[in-house]
Amino acid sequence: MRVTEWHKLPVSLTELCINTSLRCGQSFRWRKSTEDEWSCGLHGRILSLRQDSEYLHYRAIFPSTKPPTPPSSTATSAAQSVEADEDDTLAFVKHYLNLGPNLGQLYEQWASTDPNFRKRAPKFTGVRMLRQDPWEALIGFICSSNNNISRISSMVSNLCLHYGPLIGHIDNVPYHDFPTPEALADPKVEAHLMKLGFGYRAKYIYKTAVMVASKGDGIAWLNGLCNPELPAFGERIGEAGELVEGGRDGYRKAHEELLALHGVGPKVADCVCLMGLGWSESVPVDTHVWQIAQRDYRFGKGRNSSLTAATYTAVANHFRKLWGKEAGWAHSVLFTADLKAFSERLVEKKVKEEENVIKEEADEPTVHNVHIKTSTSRKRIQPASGDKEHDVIKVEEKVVRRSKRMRN
DNA sequence: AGACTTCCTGCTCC
DNA sequence: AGGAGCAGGAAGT
Repeated sequence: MRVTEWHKLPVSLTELCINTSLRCGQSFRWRKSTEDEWSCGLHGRILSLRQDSEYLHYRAIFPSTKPPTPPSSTATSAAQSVEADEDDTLAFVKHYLNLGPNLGQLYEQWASTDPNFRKRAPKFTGVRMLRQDPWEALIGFICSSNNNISRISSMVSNLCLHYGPLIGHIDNVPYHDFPTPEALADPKVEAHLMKLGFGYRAKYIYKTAVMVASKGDGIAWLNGLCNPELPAFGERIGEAGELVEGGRDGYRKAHEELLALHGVGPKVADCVCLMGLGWSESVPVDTHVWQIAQRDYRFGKGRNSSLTAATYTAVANHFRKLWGKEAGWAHSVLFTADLKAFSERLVEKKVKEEENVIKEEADEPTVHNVHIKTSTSRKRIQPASGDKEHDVIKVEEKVVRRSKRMRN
């Protein structure tokens, strides 16, 4: 193995908080390699990240067989090859962490148009959408149906262990790259994944791998669905057009195409669009987001009493209208704020607020608005107070038709 | 179009 | 103790 030195980038915690962004349910493979270090096998190397208040620190570990130094090479060319790898890792880190958008500015924008965002976001700054490999995102979110983050993580880890190329080890823990579509398109895969506890998702993964692998040149088809302004790593930049209510044309097309894959419905397609394909207006509406929409945005009444395909589109369009082009990013902040794994931040907040109440008791009666989940049940969340029938948000958009499913 | 059922597994709850 | 009930859905009816 070849271990590079640590490098650093100036990044504030409000622009990127890896401790939140790497475990808020958008990626499933990062693990803590030491107390304050996150590592993941990506793009032929083990990438490790650390962060302090001023810098993001990164390091790559390459397999010893990766850069095959030609026997005829001179010392100069060997140095150049190391140099090229370093540059590649920096470029990859910037690409993967999606460091372009000014997150602090976006938070201000979302807070200015949405009181609920303003209320909930302060404890969850630095939640940045990663730009993951589209293929990995696709398979990861196929695994996510009827599932939870920790089990999804172990399933994806198993996929890499059995079908992904080994890159190297840290403290005897193996790190693999994500398997290719071809590796998962083997007819033995379905039964094997079944045995590994993937359940009904085993068939989805196998069939989707066959379909993607049969599209021709590897994953070019999938990468071709990327937002041209944020293309796959190493590809050329184009233009994506203006945001309209249902999202830009490229987003709608990508979403529709993804629906043709087995195991991919509207929610999974939106996750891939947002987290793999760079379509920032994509708003995946899962059961949690649906709960948030009912609790804080007056959904769940009248025609929108249940999460149907029409309601799904209505919720997503509402958030696009409210938050703008990066609606999916804002959605992810509120989603993270509702995750049970981060609920201790809300408890701390409540304790602080109670302390403040005691301190300022004489000043003014204080209304407690902070909603704390004390049970694991999310089914009986109270609707926002003051709901009126005429405030109910109605379905305004035609439901996007599901494209015909390819069968073999 | 919307409501309902089934699908795998692992966990919590009672 | 052991069976509902549920968890960051999709597909079929």
